[in-house]
Amino acid sequence: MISRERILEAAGRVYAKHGFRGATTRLIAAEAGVNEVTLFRTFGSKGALLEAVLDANDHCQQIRRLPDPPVDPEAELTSWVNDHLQRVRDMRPMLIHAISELDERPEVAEFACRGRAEVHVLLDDYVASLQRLGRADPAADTFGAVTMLISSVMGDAMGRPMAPDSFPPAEEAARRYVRCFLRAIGAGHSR
Amino acid sequence: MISRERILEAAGRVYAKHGFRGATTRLIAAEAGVNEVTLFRTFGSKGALLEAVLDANDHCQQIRRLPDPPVDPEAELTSWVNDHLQRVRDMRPMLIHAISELDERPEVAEFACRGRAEVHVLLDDYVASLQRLGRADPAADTFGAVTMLISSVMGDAMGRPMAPDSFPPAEEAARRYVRCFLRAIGAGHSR
DNA sequence: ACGGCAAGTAAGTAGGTACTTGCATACACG
DNA sequence: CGTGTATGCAAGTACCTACTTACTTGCCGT
Repeated sequence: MISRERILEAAGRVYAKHGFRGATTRLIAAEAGVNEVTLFRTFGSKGALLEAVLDANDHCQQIRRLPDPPVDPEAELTSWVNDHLQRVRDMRPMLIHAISELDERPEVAEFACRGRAEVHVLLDDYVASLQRLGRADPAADTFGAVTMLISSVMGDAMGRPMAPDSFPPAEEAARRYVRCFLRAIGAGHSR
Repeated sequence: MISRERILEAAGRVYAKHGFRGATTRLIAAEAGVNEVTLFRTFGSKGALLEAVLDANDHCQQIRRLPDPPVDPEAELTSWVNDHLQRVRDMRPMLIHAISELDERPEVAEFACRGRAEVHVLLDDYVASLQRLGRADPAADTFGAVTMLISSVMGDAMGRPMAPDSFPPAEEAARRYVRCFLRAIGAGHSR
């Protein structure tokens, strides 16, 4: 039953390119090099196939953790942000379509939303550790700053392809976001 | 020729809800309370109608300027960010669909991209003024910080409806983003 | 050699899509 | 009155869509 995998992969590619409405069963079958009937025999319907695709692309994304306790915040955060940036860039096309179809296909909501909350608590914990160690301003708006950092990563991954001039060069982006972030939480001078 | 306006408005609503593929000419005509044929007689084709819709919704958005010279950065920026936030929230559905359809309908690119660049130079100029007045750290990464602030506004407007817990309360959001921003550019202590 | 099972092939169903055509209606202006 | 001009209505075209049915092929283990 090798067809199942081929169809899943092909459907993922086609869906990422054209969205649900544009991802016709013909296109998917052709992309998979498989007969259209096989697609229906294996997944039952186009909707079920899409759910399987999102499931497959959801489970395989495990978010990296941050060191506890923090040692070198700038380096650790920069590396982590770079990682996350890459992950979001990879999911970008699928994410965009999932979001734009949220009203009509609510079952994609989990795929579209879940990541953000997890990432948020991860960063919140890290900053709390910094504060506990006296290495970040305890009065800073850490929640706001974390929100901004995450939005910056999302915005970069989503927006750079369409407006590259509005972002720092790709290889500097993570470091610069992190530095601004650290200044915002009063941890700008790492020692 | 009142039909033209009614069709344009209806098409805008339907497109914002369902995207290009989902915005069938039937739906639009029904929403406008107009015969489907009238739609084709007035705009020629569905594609031309969409272009007209984006044009109409593009021209009518004039971006507010920031005071020059700056007097009270936190207040001025907060008010401006609130404004911009509201504007992006209003365009959110249309924007999301435009972005997700960029590959298939490149003619929407301008609608999707133009705003960001303009906003960027606006904020850059404002921060440059602050630096010239000695009220912001001249060594700060202003470009990075501005990018982050804009991404935060976009991220808030786009993401809050799907993940409200990942953002500060709506009425505080602008102020908190601005405060983090000012700290990042070394202008945290406004006097 | 034979049964079972995944897969291909061909054809069809029922409905939706953008878009067209031909004709009837109504209102505005001279 | 007559004459455009905008609109509605009914029908039709050509094509695409998800999905089904019935039959065939090829391979795999026993």
